[in-house]
Amino acid sequence: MRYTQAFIPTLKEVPKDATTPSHVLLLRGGFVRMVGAGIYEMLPLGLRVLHKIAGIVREEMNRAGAQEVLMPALLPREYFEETGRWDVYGDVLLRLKDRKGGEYHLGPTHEEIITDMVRRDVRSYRQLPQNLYQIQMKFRDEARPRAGLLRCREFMMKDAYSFDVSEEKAFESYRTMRDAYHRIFQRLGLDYRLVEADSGAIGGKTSAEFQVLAQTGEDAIVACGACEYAANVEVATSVEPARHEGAVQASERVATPGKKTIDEVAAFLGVPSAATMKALFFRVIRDAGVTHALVFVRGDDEAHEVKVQNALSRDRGAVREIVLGTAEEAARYGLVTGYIGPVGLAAHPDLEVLADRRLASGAGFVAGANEEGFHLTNVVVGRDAAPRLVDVRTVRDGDACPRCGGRLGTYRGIEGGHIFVLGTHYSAKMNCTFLDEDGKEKPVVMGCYGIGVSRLVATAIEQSHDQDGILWPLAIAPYHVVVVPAGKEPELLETAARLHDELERAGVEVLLDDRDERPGVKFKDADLLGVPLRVVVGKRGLAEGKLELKARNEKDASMVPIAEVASRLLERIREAGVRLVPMA
RNA sequence: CGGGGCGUAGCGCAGCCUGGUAGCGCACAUGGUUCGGGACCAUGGGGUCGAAGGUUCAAAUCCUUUCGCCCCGACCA
Repeated sequence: MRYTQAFIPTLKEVPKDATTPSHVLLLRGGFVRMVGAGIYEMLPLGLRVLHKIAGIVREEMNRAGAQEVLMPALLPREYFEETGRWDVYGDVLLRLKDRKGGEYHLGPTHEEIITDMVRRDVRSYRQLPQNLYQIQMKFRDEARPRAGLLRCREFMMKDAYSFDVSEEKAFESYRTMRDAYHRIFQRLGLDYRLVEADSGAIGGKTSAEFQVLAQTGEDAIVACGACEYAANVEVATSVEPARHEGAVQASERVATPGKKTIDEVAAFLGVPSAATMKALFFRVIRDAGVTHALVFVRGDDEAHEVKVQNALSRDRGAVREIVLGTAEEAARYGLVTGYIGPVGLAAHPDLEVLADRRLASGAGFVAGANEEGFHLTNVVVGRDAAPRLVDVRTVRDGDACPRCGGRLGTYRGIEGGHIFVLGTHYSAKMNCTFLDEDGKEKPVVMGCYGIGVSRLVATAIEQSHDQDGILWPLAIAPYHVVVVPAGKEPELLETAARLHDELERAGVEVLLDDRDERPGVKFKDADLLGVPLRVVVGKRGLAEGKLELKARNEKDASMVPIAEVASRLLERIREAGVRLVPMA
């Protein structure tokens, strides 16, 4: 491709609305343009990258035995109505009406539609398993789209769905997909981690996320330095940490006038904050109604809200939402904020009382006395109080790995893929059944597997960029090579053009910067666009019969005899796992 | 949805407080000089000042309403 014929509108200045690195660079490099909040159009360069990613995803899905389909994005209300998601989804669902008043929405995900597809034609266990996927635009009216392609209202997603005869078989499908995802993320050239994840509202049992490591990631993940353990901080756990070894003495009531916070109480009593107990009072909203819960964690720990919500969901039904309760609400249970403790709460059976399991291993903690101005010392969980023990603390850097005892580290990540075992959540509601070998009717066991294809375009940049621009992994770069004649002399242009043609014939995607610009401008643009390999045709080198070869991610260039340039480039491209298709 | 900020030429901005009919840099066009890390000189084209209504002799500027965008938070299969 000749630069003078390409539509690559680069920008020198940073568009005001962009703050995230990938957003800035996608706009500056002329990859995308914004059409509305969370709505983007792909320019030629952006689409090339998007197609590359989608192509790798498609190849690996096909290789894993999945079959591509294409479902509509425009969907009649009835399908989501069947599973209750027409209501559950709320404002995130983009709804519209047709001329006759019929209600529709744009698909945010397609469990219902695919389940309908399968239930129409699958009757027997002989027709299973099936794994169907599509690559398509999804629509979600996000409360707050942001950061360019990282969180859009319209975005490209690969969504796959597996259908099996049993849970055991469903896990086989899940593992097949997990392996395919590993190959995909490796081929994309991304640094990622497979992490255990919260299933969220989709209603699954087992799930894992493919988190691409990036400073700017929205997700916090925990990973072991010694073994394969990695988890989203929402579900991450650690081995029982070091305990507070105080003397096991009787609990005593001590006056702590005006001392309410952990720091104040610990300082006042001369104990470390790890020897105290922190109380969190929540309002708990379930479908059945609103209740309250007390959650205790060690003074130096933080409770994780998702873990608390999950812990509360185990006993009295799924929790829709938790929020911190007010002092007035707490007073209804005789609780005085600042002095809340686990002792003597039996009078309020409707108040759920949980304690992080870490509190069970200490010999005695300072806790509120449930009385204004007083705390209790040496409170021993199990002796003085009997809260339900749960794991709700947020794992921290340096904690011990639950699998191997190794040191856990914390990282930021961007969710690039998410895989679930769904079970019969959708199939049961939608009557998607089959007859098994005994002639018994059973619901199909499902799994679902998503990859945010357009998000990965931005994710790759978040992970790999510098001051000057993007550093694309070769497998997804818009072009493999850029050839830059550094000057106007006809022989420079001719040599560059010959190399360009030769590479193109070999199947290399190559951009020839034939613009009438100074070399500096071309170098700046090449760096901005992030083309992985650059060949400069310069006067000095040409005089010696050499061209300058430089990788975007390397500092130094090397001078290569003209005759060897093409083969050197081909070699590097093949090394990156890219298959080239020479022109016939 | 709560908090904050911003809409003036393709991009980045000034002008607004104190009303007088729009300006700077980049980009673009033409000519010339330059030519290995975003050159310079000269000339030129380009704007319903987000929209609507109001006040006024006169509105980018003051008032009201409204739309849009960004950031933080809530939310996020």
